[in-house]
Amino acid sequence: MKNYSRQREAILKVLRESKSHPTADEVYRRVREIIPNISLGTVYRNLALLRNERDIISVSVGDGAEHFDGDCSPHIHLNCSECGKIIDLGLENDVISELAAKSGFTPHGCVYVVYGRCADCATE
Amino acid sequence: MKNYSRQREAILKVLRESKSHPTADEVYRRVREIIPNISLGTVYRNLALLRNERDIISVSVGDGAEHFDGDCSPHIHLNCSECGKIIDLGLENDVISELAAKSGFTPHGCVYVVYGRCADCATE
DNA sequence: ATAAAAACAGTAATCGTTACTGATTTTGAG
DNA sequence: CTCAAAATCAGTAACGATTACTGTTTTTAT
Repeated sequence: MKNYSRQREAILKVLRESKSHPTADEVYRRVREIIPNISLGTVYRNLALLRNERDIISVSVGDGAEHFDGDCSPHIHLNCSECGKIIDLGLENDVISELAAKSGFTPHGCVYVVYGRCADCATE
Repeated sequence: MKNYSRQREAILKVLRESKSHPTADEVYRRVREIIPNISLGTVYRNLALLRNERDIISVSVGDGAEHFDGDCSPHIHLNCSECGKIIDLGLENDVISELAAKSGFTPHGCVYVVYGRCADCATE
């Protein structure tokens, strides 16, 4: 069958333990501390695989690269247009998905991005 | 100063009149019906410019290319994992942005993507 | 223990996007 | 209206994130 490899496990571990939202290349650099000779191709392939399996999600904020996130619970991503940071914001009940479901759509994931200015950058 | 050109106006017009969510290349093809010798570079430059000015928004759904949208009102994008379609869903009051604002973040835009299966693809 | 299936490392190729160049258009002052 | 500075353009080259490919290694299941 499929679904185990030391590499895939390490990639998932890196994402689960990360509080930032690393790009594929950042994941690659971190995983190399565990498996020094892992290949960048392997990282990309497994990120795609894990996303298809819905073990991870990914966000695009328009900076060229995709950002990955090991937290699949519905939450909001605040993206500061000043410093580029991506901040997580919890979500009690997922009104957006509920709305989608009511419209005849069957949701299985979501990404909410709010662009703006973070508190740090507002005070400058 | 800045902010007028026949090309930019045509690009914005195409987006305002489009109900789909075209990629840069699709915008390019449509604008060429108005200005046949417009350059792809010009399309990209103006899309970036219009997005910075917040005249348009863009969505990424993981199919490789950015999708552009001339509708800046807060609304939901339903992305079917079967057929790839992006469907718009209106939003009465933008709870997500309100939440963001409460957390000390100053929002100036948002993109909500819900992944799932559209009604058409569900019945197959 | 072993053969098929899955996954890998390494690298080449792809393709969306950005950057650059010299020519054209737009703007605003006189 | 005229003209020079500023903005924008067309066309193309370069870039960089991602994907595809090849021969080898690991995993799985018998």
